[in-house]
Amino acid sequence: MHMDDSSRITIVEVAQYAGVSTATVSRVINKTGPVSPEAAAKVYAAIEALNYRPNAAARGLASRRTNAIGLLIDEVNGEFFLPMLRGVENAVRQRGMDLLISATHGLDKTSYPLGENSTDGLIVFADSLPKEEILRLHKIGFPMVLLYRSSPPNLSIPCVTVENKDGARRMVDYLVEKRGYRKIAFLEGPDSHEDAYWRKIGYQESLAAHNIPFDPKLVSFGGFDEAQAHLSVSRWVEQGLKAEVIFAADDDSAIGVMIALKEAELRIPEDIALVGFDDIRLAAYLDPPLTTVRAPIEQAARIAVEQLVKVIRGEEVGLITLLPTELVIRRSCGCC
Amino acid sequence: MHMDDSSRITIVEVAQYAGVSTATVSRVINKTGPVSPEAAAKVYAAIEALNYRPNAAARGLASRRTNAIGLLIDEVNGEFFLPMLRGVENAVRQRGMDLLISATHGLDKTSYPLGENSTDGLIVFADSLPKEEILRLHKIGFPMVLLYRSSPPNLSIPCVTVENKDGARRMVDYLVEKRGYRKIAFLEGPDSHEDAYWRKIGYQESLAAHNIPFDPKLVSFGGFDEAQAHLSVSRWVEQGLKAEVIFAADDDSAIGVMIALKEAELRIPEDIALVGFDDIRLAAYLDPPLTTVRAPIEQAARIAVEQLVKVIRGEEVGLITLLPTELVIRRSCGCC
DNA sequence: TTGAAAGCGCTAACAG
DNA sequence: CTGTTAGCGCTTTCAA
Repeated sequence: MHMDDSSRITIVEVAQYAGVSTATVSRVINKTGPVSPEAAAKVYAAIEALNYRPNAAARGLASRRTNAIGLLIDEVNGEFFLPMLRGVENAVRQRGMDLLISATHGLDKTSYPLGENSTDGLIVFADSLPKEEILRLHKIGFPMVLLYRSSPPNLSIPCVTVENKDGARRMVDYLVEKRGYRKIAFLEGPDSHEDAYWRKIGYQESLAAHNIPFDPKLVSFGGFDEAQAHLSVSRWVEQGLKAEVIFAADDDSAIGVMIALKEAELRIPEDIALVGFDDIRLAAYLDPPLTTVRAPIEQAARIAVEQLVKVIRGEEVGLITLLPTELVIRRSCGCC
Repeated sequence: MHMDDSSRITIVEVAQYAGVSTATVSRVINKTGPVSPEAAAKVYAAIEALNYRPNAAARGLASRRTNAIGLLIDEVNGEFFLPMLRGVENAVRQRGMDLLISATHGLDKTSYPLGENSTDGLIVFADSLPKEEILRLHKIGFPMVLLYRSSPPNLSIPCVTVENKDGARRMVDYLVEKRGYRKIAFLEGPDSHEDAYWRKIGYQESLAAHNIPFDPKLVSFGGFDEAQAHLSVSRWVEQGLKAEVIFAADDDSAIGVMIALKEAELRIPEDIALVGFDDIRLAAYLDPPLTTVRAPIEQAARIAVEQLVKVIRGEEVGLITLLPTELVIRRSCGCC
């Protein structure tokens, strides 16, 4: 079945039906420019009667605005994604805009669909876009906001992220000061991901502050990924890792740790404690409930949209938005 | 910062640079109509040199195709959403199309943005769209595929869903035949959701087949929602519900049940068993691991996109795609 | 195999 | 406050 082209009604039909010009209809629809109440009423009636819907493409062409914003991610994966998307979606629709989503899947250069021609602006999540492309877009003045990623030097692209370093630092402080741990293993995230970088720095800073020597043997790759974390921890167990607690750089990898530990018949936290980062929805319901650092993911996403809209409008925005993180103590760290 | 309009290069510049007409450039880009190899080469070179990107809006206006498909959901929520979106996104991008997402948030009539003017077709998830709007879109011949929802009578809109009734039926069969339960409580989903309907029918059919009288007291509202399920089960507990097992109509509500049961200090499965439906990613890691019915959510989403693309192209598609579900036995049902 | 030219439906000056 | 009109950048006949 095909679209029934003959029945498509345009702004012209609406104008005729209402007995006004297309310009007036346009003004009514877009609330741009003055229109008499009577004219407006007639237009609304016509729109209703004809069931008129403006054509987005024509609108975009004529106005050079798409009324859509794009969200660029690497891939649809992980618990992290849900609150992020919820935040973005809510904020976008609150402004009556459309949301385009595209996953770049690593570095697959073969043209990502979103960009300067299909959206008014882009939210670039973490490492979803190579730096060169960010540079290109910035050069042509295309509105962007970076989410969980900082601006390349001297470019001053607004970014919003959370206090990764601080959160990790406080977590390790807690582990050392309140729980008395000294042998703290760290399961780091992907190099390309700035969150991963800062969380590790926070971990190291806390160690240093407590005069605990940094031991590379206590660091392995978690990759912000359940399967990867699982694998790494299984290897650790085989090699007889001697740690009192594992700090997984995100909750997804913490889940992988849990599985690996259970397979090895190690009890959490009796045999080895575990903490994560993010506070995903299910962290509280895991077995045992996961001690973690809460990151305001949804809020960050919402703010990113707000910033982006401002940039699109040409308004000033703060360059860096840093959202606070918060320790959430549950059973997995051995506190209870 | 604003877009730098002056530097925008269009098909005209490309044509000039390549020394051909815009029509030829268009033919090369879209691989429509014959072009000599030399001309094509010149065009490609020009595109490369000028870093040309076609304007989506202009394209859409001229061709009456947007090259985008829309996904309509009620809201971004629940574990269910992630695999669904992953399936849709992968399939969409595999076809080089754009993906638009919009949440309708219940019945908020105030114009949902996606529709016949911004996409080539729509995937309508469950009860995201009121029947009247589906009717309207169908009437104008707009391509649609329904996901987890069947076509209104006589409309023959393709739909893809899973074997809800069969899955629920087999779950209850298992509970009765293998585990020997007779008092099986059911936490049903929202009325508006077809999955909810069929799962309940499956439950009832199995009871009937085993000569177990249907007891309305053993049915409460879970709403496919953790908080709602939590509430309902807490009430049950207060009222002294006497069931051997609770069948939550989806895993999200099963999580709510778990929490409520733990609060009441009832052990799963020793004091009361629990099973769910969907097999979300974390079902295996809950405490205890959740027995459930696996639904191929991601696959269903992928198929929906494939169907939709066919409809858009005017090809024939099967009206109903029913994907099999599968029992996944874990500890929460008392099997081990 | 190619080019000229007519729109696609809408917005935004501009003139009244 | 309102209408006229010139495009927006591209696709697609139609002729050549």
